[in-house]
Amino acid sequence: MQFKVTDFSLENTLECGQFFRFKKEGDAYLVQVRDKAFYARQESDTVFIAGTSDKRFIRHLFRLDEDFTPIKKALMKDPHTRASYEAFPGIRLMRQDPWECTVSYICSQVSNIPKIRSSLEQLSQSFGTPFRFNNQILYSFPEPGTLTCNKTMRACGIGFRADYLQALNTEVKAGLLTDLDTTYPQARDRLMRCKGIGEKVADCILLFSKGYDEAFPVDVWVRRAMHKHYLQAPDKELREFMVKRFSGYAGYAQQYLFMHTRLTS
DNA sequence: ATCCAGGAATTTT
DNA sequence: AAAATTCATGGA
Repeated sequence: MQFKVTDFSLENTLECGQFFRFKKEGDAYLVQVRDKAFYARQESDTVFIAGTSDKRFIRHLFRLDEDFTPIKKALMKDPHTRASYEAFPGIRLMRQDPWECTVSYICSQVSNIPKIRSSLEQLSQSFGTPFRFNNQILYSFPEPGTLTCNKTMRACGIGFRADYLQALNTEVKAGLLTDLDTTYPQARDRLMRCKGIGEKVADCILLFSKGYDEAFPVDVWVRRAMHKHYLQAPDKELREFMVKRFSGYAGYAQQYLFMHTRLTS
């Protein structure tokens, strides 16, 4: 299965920090989402997918059905996002699985990307289901309702975040994830009623799994970049500033700035 | 030991 | 409501 792509970099899209469950194997990436796994490889403007024949799933995951032209245009108008684009072209926001994304970003707080990836892999090994894929054993992502044993979770290295994942069980049972199909402000408030989900994690979940492109997660890297290049102000003002400047595409601007500052400073 | 990482909760102004 | 302080954990 293959896709013709333009302004799309598989490498930069996977490696830009939005998504965690992948690993490079030779010239290809092994990608895992919930109980699915597939290989992805890019040669110039073609992306080759192996291990699944679900074309709709791939198109949905990488948002290949959407027109990137206006977004790129907006990014190129601003000197700083333009520089980020030129350093790391073709980053596309993904449409992750909301459950997996929520767990991932709860685990992300006050951590770092290698550690987050390790934690998620350990959670999968402890609470997921093993399956064979291309002659190796992989583990599906833990299903909702399975992350209950605090002790076992802490053994995965997630520390105090285990309490938040426990609390998440009841929230999801109460319909948290379907409650997000509304407006950005309402979905954000709903998420922030959960223990352990603040403004930043809520914005990550909404941006990376629900397609709210106006979400602008402010972490330490983005804050640094904003203070240096745009304005020194509280996080709330940083978000408002970027939403005005990028009119609905603030989330894309955020991802380019994040990748650029994290990897070049 | 000290510092930092894709912060949140709590307390104080 | 906004700002300052506390809390929290593993790795470098």
